[in-house]
Amino acid sequence: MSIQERKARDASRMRERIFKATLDLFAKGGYPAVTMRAIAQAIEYSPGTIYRYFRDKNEILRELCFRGFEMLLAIQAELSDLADPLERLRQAGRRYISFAQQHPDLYAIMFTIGGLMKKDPGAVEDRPPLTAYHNLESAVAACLDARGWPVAEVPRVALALWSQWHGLAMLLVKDQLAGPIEPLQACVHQAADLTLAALSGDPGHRVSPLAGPLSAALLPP
Amino acid sequence: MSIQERKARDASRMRERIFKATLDLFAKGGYPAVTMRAIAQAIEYSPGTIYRYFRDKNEILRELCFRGFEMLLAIQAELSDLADPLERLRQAGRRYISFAQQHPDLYAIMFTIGGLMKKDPGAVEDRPPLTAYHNLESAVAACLDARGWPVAEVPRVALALWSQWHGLAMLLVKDQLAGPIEPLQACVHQAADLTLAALSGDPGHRVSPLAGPLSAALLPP
DNA sequence: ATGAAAAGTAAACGTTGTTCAGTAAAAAAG
DNA sequence: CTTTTTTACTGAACAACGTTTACTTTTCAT
Repeated sequence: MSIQERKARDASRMRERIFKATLDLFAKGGYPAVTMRAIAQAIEYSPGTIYRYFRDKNEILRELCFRGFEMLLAIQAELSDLADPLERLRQAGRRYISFAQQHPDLYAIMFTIGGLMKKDPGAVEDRPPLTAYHNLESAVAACLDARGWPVAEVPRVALALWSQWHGLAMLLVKDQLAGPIEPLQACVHQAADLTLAALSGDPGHRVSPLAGPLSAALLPP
Repeated sequence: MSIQERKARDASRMRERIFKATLDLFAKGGYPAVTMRAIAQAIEYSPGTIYRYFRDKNEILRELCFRGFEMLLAIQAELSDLADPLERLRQAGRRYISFAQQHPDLYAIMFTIGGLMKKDPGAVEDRPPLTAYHNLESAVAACLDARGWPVAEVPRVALALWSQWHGLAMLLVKDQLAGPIEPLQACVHQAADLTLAALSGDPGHRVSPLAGPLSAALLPP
């Protein structure tokens, strides 16, 4: 049985090689640079060979998206030592948006492929996108719990927060705020902070963040 | 000078014809159905002819996006007779998301093209995307004004609201909420209502909307 | 060593957006 | 009215894309 094992090992090595090449191309030239022929050239194989390890291009990109969500998971993990659950949520949003800005093409494709949340019957373990969302829900639950609010609100609040972060990220990534919103970075973070403050019941959320303590935290740590 | 006028008229008629064909194809088969050859066949001309009236495909799609923003403007206009500014904002968000759901491919492309907000020096009149955003800012201003809050907050609140609507719309359109959020429609609208209530300073926003008056308005009017 | 199965290649297929030499029609010039 | 020039249009071609397929090479089992 050693021969089959070696073959499986080789195949998975090949998959990894293809995937790494895709990652490189993506990092170097963005989405347009990722073509099957370019990948083939990078791994020094013929284009047709790729189809022996991936059904089609979309499957490679799906893998890439999962990698993106794993990066988001790593970001969430870094925040686990923050004691204050509200501050943890605030930082989560901040990091989330920063991630989108640092990997715009990756972020765009992560939410362009579609259907990444659905758990396919074949996979046993939870997929990264779902895990990331559940982590967010946990953070929200901790926050609501801390102030004695009903946990039944968790799905709504989590969706409210995530959808806004996603909206801001998308608008930033697609360069849609260039015209009317100025200064860009500050407005985006302030909008996120404002909503979080409002949702958390902070009565002072009406006061301009520019005059409050929030102004000191405009730059990500 | 009559001859040049007629030519200009013909040209603009041709542009309109091309654009209408694009619209039809888009409505019938979504974005993948919109190819230069398909447009050419629809208007009964050679593919090359299109390039005499549009620089490239992107310019046609830009036009299509502007048309989409004009639809959004029309939706905003319908809401102008609502007396309560808060209710106006609520309905604006509801309709915005409904629009995205009714024209998913159009909405997706409206925010994929990018740079639609920037006013190019050539155009005198304001472009629809900018107008739509300014309308939103006006609605927010009216709302803040009604409760004596500082108008300096308008940009932040407007961005906070719009980005969430956009985020929800994008997640819906790209079928990204299918797995974890259930029931979908209700959660989306509740998330939007929740954020608006929180931002408006409603102290009762912590109570589940399912028990409040919001549950009666789950279906768009 | 021989035959079967797997891995890899080169070329081709069917798309796509876009360009371009050539042609037909229309306007301007004589 | 004829000639020239400008404009409108066509059909074929180009380059690039994802993917498939017939064929060759390598590898494994008998």
